[in-house]
Amino acid sequence: MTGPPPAAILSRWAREQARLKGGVVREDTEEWQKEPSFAGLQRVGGVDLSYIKGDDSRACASLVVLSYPGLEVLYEDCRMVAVSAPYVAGFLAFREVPFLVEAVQRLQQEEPGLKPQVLLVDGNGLLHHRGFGVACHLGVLTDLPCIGVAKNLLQVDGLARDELHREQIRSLQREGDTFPLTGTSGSVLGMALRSCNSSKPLYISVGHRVSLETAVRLVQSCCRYRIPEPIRQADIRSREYIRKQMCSPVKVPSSGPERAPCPRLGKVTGDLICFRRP
DNA sequence: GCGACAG
DNA sequence: ATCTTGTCGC
Ligand SMILES: [Mg+2]
Repeated sequence: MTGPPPAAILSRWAREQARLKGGVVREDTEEWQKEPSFAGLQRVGGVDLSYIKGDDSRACASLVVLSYPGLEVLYEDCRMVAVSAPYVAGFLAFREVPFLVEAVQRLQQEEPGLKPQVLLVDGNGLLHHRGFGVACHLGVLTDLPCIGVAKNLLQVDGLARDELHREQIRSLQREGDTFPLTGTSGSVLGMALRSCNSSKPLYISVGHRVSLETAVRLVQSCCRYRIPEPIRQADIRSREYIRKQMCSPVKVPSSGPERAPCPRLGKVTGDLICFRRP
């Protein structure tokens, strides 16, 4: 899995996105979504993957479920996974979504009572080159309501990180302030949101089974800090999982060819060793 | 043709 | 995404 995918693969992926896009529901479908304070909403999920610096094959996928409105962690699932696709802007889902679907299925299997009523996804939904970002992709594959939450603007359909955009950002004065992200086509693809007094906005878009207005309102209500708590917890916990793994004692086989799990360590045999950052 | 480009 | 501790500021 080295280098960019051939054009034939990207073409196949784009066709897959076009096919699945038909399943996206961009309206509210749940009763709690219509309530002023989301009465009836009890569990909000967050997903994310963390990667290892020099390792392009392993990552930690995490799914957390938080109580609502308390935002306390009710469930955590962190798992090392073998990444098979490189990151390509516009095709993030083909890198991350398989592991997220697995995590949702594990949750369904092991703790069905904790299944989240909505999932906040680290990335975009409709705010995407072909209108089918990772939040739509995960939503359609799991049929769970999903919201796309991006930390940076994906430049698509005329949207750019230009001076006009920076000026619009400056116009967001108070927490909760927003401005629409309108594509050349004239349709609103998403919303920039000022969360928790951060001058850097979040980019919210519809994933599945939720309206843009509800998506913005819910994300806003899940923010203790700039990043909404479900995604922040998934991010923190997946990163921590990797860190602990790298620092945990490892048994090196004393028999067979002498080989160090980490090249930097040089020759190692026998006893327990402990990995540390370089 | 060139540059931009979620994580 | 990742490399990175403490530190300056509200
Ligand atoms: Mg992330």
